[in-house]
Amino acid sequence: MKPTIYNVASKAGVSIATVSKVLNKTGRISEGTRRRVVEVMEEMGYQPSVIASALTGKSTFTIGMLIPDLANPFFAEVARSAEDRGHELGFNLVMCSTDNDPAKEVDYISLLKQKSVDGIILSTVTTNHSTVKDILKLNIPVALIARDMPTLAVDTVIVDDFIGGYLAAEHLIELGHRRIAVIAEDMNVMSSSERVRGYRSALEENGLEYDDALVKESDFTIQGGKLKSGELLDSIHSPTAIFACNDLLAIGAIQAARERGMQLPRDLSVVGFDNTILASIVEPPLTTVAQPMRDMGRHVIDLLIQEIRGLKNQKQRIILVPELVVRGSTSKRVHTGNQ
Amino acid sequence: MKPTIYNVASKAGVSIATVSKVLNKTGRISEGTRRRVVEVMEEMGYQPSVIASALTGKSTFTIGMLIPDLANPFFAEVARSAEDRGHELGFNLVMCSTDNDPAKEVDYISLLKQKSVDGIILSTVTTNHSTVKDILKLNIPVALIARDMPTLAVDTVIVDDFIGGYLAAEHLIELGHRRIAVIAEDMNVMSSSERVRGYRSALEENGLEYDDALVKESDFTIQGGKLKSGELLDSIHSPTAIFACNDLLAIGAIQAARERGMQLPRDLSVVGFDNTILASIVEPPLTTVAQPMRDMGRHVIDLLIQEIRGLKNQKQRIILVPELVVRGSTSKRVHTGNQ
DNA sequence: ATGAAAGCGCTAACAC
DNA sequence: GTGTTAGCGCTTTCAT
Repeated sequence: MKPTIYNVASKAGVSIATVSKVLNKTGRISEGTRRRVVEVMEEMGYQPSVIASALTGKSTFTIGMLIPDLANPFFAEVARSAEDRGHELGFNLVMCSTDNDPAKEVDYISLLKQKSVDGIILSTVTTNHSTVKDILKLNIPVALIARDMPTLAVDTVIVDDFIGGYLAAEHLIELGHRRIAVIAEDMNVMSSSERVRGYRSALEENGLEYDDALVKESDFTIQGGKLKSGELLDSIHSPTAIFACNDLLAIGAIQAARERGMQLPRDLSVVGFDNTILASIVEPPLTTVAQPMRDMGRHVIDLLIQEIRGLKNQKQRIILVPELVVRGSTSKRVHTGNQ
Repeated sequence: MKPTIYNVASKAGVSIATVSKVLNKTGRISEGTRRRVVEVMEEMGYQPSVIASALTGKSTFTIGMLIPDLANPFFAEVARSAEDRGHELGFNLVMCSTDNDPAKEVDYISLLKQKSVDGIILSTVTTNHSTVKDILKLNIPVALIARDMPTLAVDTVIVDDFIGGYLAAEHLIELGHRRIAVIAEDMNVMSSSERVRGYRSALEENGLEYDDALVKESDFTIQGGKLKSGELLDSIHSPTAIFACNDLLAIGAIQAARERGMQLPRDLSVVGFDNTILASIVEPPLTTVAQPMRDMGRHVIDLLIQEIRGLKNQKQRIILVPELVVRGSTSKRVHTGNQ
């Protein structure tokens, strides 16, 4: 049987209150008894029960993390980093993949509540903010990662998606491209629409016309990217460059081009977003807008834990700046004379 | 304030015992009161506290999962699948990335114990089995994933690594290769040594000599694979094919070959292991030995939860059969006449 | 069919 | 400095 505080107390010849005090370093206990109690604890291999402690109103030292998909390289990386930072600070993470399904989100949150997690990290796409509001209403600490809800007072860590989109488009424009398509994820999600807005802004600043026909929406899979890119490439005025709103979509674009016998980057330039491990591995290596995934994971945890500890009155929004990583999937536009 | 069982009880005009009974569907309660209690629970948005329930000896419905690295595509995929299956059965997963560091393992396990997780899934490389033994001694359910300890009575889900290595080598031999190198992970780990053993067995069955100089050990990173492959390719009798013990290493091999101006698969055939998403994305697409990651994740959870529920007296070892997926990184050996 | 009460392991007044 | 004790929210005999 696992030893309890009672076992330790009786073996050390003190009361459980004393043991509790040495455990939490609260109250005053003489150095002598402290040492003896510690000794006994080690002897017995005593480990306090977080469960029991939590029941008296203390922390559970666990955080719930809701992300679309743990197997997605971007989120896996962010999660790993968050896990590391949490561990440093004594917190464990419960991972919940929602597939962007509101029902799953609600379900997971309900479970996490029942388990009295100390806080929740959220990367949700719900258009209505009810999920987040519900959590806030319950007064449980939340932090958003990679997803913005500017109208809500909630800790947030994101990348400046507008700038990201801008950088991508600007890079392509500088390379001489004029027909630049974009494959977006769900445009109802801010991070996605912001990227497109940045793209559009770069276009306009450079005197290029924004063309709706060049903007496609897709789910966030390679397949989706391939499909939509295919449509673009098969259209009358096919683009000479594609800005895909994440690396997966960009890889889909590359595959679609390949299937059509195109040479990259000669016949088509492709820019991705995220800079996941995939970007460095595809052929050609993907030019992409890098999100600092490790930093992001670290920051959310720090924000959330500050919140949990009540060290903060003010909500904070950390907006990181993305960086363009130029690799081999983009190059100067080749003038074919057909436009 | 979150409603408790007391609030529900008083509002429904019954005792907490009654509420508890409708909650757990135990004992006998009249349909009338049952309905009324349920009604009140919904009205108040009551959710039982898992913490409190756990303190009375019931489950916490959470499982700890120790893997080397959550950001590694193989483990991310397995974890995702395990998470899904766990969720179906009402369990949450706490993810712990150990980096194969025994100290971290011990640390995480200690934390998980304090939190009274219902069981632990382990993918450890510790040579001495003390970690596992410790857990078993504490009588907490464990299951091994992707790592074998045949001498221990513990639930396990693995792929037949021997066959995997055999398939890889056999494929290359059939393509006419005779100098086939192998890049292994830590040979102290069974999964790794088994793959090499399978490779060796295929060699010998086909009358090829096993050459120690063609076997390199590496950490499990792209960099490592690249480095070791480089050494092989730069050696006097450089191989015409490389079997890398995981996709990351294989990608390193591809990169090393590229750097040396080699054409794949013409100048070098490469076989990987795992069939992660990376394998389908590199260029050329990687021929690889596929591990059924989704099935594996699902199976460990099922094994572990059966164990948790005490539905099983007998430990079980599920050994899945890997499959060779042939893609573009392997081809017939080109006879250059130099051997 | 329902309730009273003990107890799970711990924390936090409060008393001595 | 140290101990007593009342909870925390729930489960579970055991009466009734």
